[in-house]
Amino acid sequence: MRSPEDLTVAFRSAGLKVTPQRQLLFRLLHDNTTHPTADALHHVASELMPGISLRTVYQTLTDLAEMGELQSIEVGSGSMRFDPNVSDHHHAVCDQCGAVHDVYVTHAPELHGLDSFSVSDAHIVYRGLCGLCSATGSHR
Amino acid sequence: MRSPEDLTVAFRSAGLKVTPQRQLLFRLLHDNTTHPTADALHHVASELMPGISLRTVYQTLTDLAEMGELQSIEVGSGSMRFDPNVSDHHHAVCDQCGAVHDVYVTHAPELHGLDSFSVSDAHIVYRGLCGLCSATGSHR
DNA sequence: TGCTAATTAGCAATCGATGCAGATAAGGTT
DNA sequence: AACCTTATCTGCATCGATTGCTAATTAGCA
Repeated sequence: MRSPEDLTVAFRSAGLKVTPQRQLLFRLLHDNTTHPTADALHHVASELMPGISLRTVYQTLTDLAEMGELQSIEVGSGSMRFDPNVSDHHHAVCDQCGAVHDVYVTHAPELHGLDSFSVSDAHIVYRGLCGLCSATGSHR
Repeated sequence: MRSPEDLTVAFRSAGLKVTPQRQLLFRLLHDNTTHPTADALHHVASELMPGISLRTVYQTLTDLAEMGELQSIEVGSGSMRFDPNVSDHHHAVCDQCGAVHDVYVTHAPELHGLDSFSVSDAHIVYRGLCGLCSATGSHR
């Protein structure tokens, strides 16, 4: 995802308005590696801008995703998560603490056992224990 | 997933009862490669047993999944899908018709860019066009 | 400063899934 | 074959995530 400044320009030139709510969300998402849900983002945003609506958070996330600035991912936590890292990567989910990490694979795995399926995208979800959880043996 | 006959024995010896509803679902799921949702399964079951409850379908699917006879997967269609194929495999989803196919990869891809994460499972979701859709150019 | 269209907030509605309770039935026992 | 205990079934309420809708507000250009 681009910087808040770049997004401001991009939104304006797309005919979209740049509101204080959106600027806040641009900042909260920039370089954010926590893969937040809409609700998590709303909680953080609410502390900085009391009264901001969850609906607005959803709307802005949808806008950003449509512009290709965000990737929305599902890792089985029940709710959608948003990732400002739009490079070609995958995810590792800790079964204990639920943390989601970006991971990269050297070679995209080939597809076997299915003829004439043209693949446009492949996404891998790894499950296991993150370093912290396997080290401390902590529970949720 | 094992045969309806084997499941009947397994359920009884687990202290669970074998009802007509469950027997029907055993049959509908055995060798089923359509990766149905609970709702889709309920529709089919309703034609053969009018009045069967969606709640019962969910319950039986949960039981089967807990016994390891079913795998529940999420491929971004909004609802959970159930797969009686419990071998180590992955899935290819057609962006056009929504069909889900089982696929196999030769080598499990290695994980890079993240230290000290112990992987217990990896699941790949391929997206693209299935043979039928890319051949006919049909739309949903 | 004013105008107009986009946006916000708040609430209703939807959708998938689960909790709950009374009626029912499986299946071992007598 | 009748009986009893306990699991199951159905229907409905509930819940969490997300989207639809609308009146009031505001960004941003003329």
